[in-house]
Amino acid sequence: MTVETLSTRSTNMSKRRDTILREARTLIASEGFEALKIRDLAARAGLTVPTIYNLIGGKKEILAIIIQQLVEQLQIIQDLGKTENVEDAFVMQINDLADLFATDEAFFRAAFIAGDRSGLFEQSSEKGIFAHFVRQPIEACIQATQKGLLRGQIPPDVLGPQIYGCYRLARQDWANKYFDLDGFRKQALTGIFLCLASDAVPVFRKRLLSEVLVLTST
Amino acid sequence: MTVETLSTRSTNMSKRRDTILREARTLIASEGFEALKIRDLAARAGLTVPTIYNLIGGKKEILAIIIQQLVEQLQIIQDLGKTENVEDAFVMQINDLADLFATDEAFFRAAFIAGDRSGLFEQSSEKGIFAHFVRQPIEACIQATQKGLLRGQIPPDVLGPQIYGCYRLARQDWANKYFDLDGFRKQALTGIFLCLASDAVPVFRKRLLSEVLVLTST
DNA sequence: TCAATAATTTTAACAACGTTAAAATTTAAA
DNA sequence: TTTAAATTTTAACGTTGTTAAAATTATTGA
Repeated sequence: MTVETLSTRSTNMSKRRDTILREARTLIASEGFEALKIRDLAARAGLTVPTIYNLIGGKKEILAIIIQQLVEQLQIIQDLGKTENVEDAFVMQINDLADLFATDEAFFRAAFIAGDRSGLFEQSSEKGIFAHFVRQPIEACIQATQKGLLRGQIPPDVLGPQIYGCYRLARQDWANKYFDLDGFRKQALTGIFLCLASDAVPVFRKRLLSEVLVLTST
Repeated sequence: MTVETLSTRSTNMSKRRDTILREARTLIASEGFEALKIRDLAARAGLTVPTIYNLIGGKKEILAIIIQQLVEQLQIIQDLGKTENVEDAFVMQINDLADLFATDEAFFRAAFIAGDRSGLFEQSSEKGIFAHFVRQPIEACIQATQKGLLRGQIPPDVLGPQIYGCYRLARQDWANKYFDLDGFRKQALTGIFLCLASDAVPVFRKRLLSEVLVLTST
């Protein structure tokens, strides 16, 4: 009665692969990064340990795939919202990230820690994840200068990474459970706005500072 | 013939305790944080495994002591140099830290990662390490405002943690091997100067920006 | 349709890890 | 010097990641 007639061996394998990865995510989310034990994972997925090694690989490989999926989700958000207003662009970006993290907070926490721990976010390579994501704040600075919001006295490739750093620090502090997702939002945006203020023309700076005061007063 | 006549039991124990901690530091420094294996440690210290458990405790206890020693070293630096010039105070502070880290780079890297990993630097408690160290940049902001360097439009308890965050991010990126100690210096100071620039009076801001350009051009 | 072959899963085990009970040893006190 | 206390060691337990080899399954050819 089951509709398994067209389940060839390879489709079964890929189904199982998905099951393994899904259960791995659940396990990491529920009990943290260290709780990913291959035997537990096998039991949850209804398989034996060597099957996991055959279908995916060891712990390193499983983590690599999960982190890769994380990066893909981040890239979707990055290419999402573009607004003419500079502050709004950053606010939307941070809010989108917070919303994504909220869908499975424990998992994203663990995944970011694992990513940092495995040196995935290194900054030296030109084609790395860091190099990819730092491009956007640099672009935003260039555009803000063209629009007369920034004075342009600080090179975009100095200010951009600094802004990206504000986001990264807030994300890490959140991942380390130093504060919650709302704290992440406020911390990231406060940092970004202060960075922008350092090179903002007076009227833009005034707007930024009032937003900072709103963020930090509540 | 050995001069062990006055070596009572307790002095022997504390000698051994020191040996264990010293070897633990060496082990962590030479092969990283994960390489601290109790059996290796016992072999290097010329002891057996349960002796370590008796004298100090398990892995958790050993790490706790090592991290506590780290914090003490940091506190010594913090209470070191006080200058009237605000930038110089920060520059000296960061340089002192870089010099300290340079004495045993691998060890300090590992210790900071271990500290973050064990939630030692949490930000909620009033008496925690974070609360202690964030006080200094807040004080510096207050003094800079009194001296007419900062406009005071951004509250010190907003700007101060932001400055401390610049140092923390640079430290973490260095600990994660994203750049070397000179990169740490430049990254930390660039961030701190930009933070200050967001609230600086024009003449001070000009000075800060020129220093940022020097830092980022080389 | 059914044997042969290739791929997959499982049984069973290995080595390394942190940890600890209990025996053996050493030191201090009477 | 004998006795009691503290310390060290022997030996083991339970978990971990990982893997070789056996058993099973699915696909392919006649």
